[in-house]
Amino acid sequence: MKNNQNIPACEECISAEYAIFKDLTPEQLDDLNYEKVCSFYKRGNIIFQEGHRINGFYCVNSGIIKMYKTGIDGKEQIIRFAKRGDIIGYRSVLSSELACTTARVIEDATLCYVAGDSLITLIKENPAFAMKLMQLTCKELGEANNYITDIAQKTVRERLAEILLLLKDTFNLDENQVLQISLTREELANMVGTATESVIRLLSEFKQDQLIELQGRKIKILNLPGLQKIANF
Amino acid sequence: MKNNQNIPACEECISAEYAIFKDLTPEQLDDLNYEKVCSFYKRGNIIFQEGHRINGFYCVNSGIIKMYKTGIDGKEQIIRFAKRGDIIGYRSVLSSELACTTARVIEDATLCYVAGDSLITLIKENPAFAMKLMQLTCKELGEANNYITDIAQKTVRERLAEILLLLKDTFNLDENQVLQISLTREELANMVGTATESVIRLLSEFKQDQLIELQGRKIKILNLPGLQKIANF
DNA sequence: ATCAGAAACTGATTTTTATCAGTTTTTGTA
DNA sequence: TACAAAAACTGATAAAAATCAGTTTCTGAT
Repeated sequence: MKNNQNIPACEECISAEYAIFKDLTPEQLDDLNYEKVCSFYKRGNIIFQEGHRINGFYCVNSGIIKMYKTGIDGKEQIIRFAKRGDIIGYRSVLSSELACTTARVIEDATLCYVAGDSLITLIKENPAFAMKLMQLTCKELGEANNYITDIAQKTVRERLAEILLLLKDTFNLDENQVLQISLTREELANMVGTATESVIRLLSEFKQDQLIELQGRKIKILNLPGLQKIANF
Repeated sequence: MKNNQNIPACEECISAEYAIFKDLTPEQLDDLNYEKVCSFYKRGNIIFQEGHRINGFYCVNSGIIKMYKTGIDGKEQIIRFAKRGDIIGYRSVLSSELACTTARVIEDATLCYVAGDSLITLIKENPAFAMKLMQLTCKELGEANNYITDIAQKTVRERLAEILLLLKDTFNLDENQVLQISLTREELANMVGTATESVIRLLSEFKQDQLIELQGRKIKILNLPGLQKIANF
């Protein structure tokens, strides 16, 4: 982890999808730019860990982070990913609880750290920002509820198809229809909530059925409607 | 559903566990008291339905509400319960999305309805209230994440034991160690995310193992540590 | 370029859980 | 209180998924 090299401006991030900072005044934005600490993290680095205290939040400038909880026998359950424009760790700051997930880099990343006090101040001083943040939390909560229903009611096969579609929506396909994120079979299993071997077998089946094509960790989507049908959408 | 009989004062609710309205000024509280519409709902009544627009939120004054999503083949997935002092439906107001769950009364209830505009106004005018609401959302989000990990990694047996413990914590036991909430086996199955028959069989096993005692829908907890051990806590 | 360790894969087997088809019991209502 | 409907229960069976025990392939570090 290296600090403060090529500090990206918050304004750059504003254009990102979840424009959480769009409603800040120029002064508030200046403060944020001045106060934040930017760091570079390599693949495998841990940004924060389940059960630890976090005193601020992180804004992802580039790279991909996986957020997971550690369950039985240390098996990871991946809750979500964070990419450019996403913020992580804010939940702990707001609820004053210990972090309930671990954040680990899966693609080299640059993150800006902002102390929790600044977040609280912004919420108090800028109702529009507070609303945005609340909407973000509510959105995540809605997604979590969907996830619960899916895991509880769908088969592993359906869930794997659904996860592939989710990855497509989150990280897009390149010009060759290949998923723009590289995950191990184990990581896929930790998203779906199943055994690694099951993911391997099901991916082979999907390949057999001409739904996808596999080259190592590259997954090429051949038949999107077919996957949607399996996922029960 | 009957309206406006014996309108309970918001002040009464303030003493409830999640004192979400504690930070309101006397004037704001007066406004809320004046504006709210109170209704009585019988068991089975639906307060709002998945996919419908909600223009306000509800505060539970008494009774118990189950919040569920409808999944495959109409199978319910119970996400959470709401009881005295809890608020429901606020998520949709904040995120301007359609309701993602259905709210149905399982014990006769009195709820106060407050228009969404009032909620937005309160958030904008009272930062302390905004913080409280945000903390509530974050807390729910943390619980949802735990739920995801449990469903994905634990066996049905472990999950059922855990749900019994959760019900104990939420609704308490009476003087005879009996769970103070009455659910059908199907509703238990819809919380655990399994088939009704599986719940029936596992409850019998728990009974056999002297962990619980069953009398119709009454569940008496005999061996709390035993259940905790099974739940993997 | 080599090599060790990690990841991916395969087949056999066991365990868990769902499903189906019925019977019995309970419950709420007329 | 009787009765129909709903819920609870039971046993048999099928399906889904996990586990185990390997082999093969890939990958990153030296």
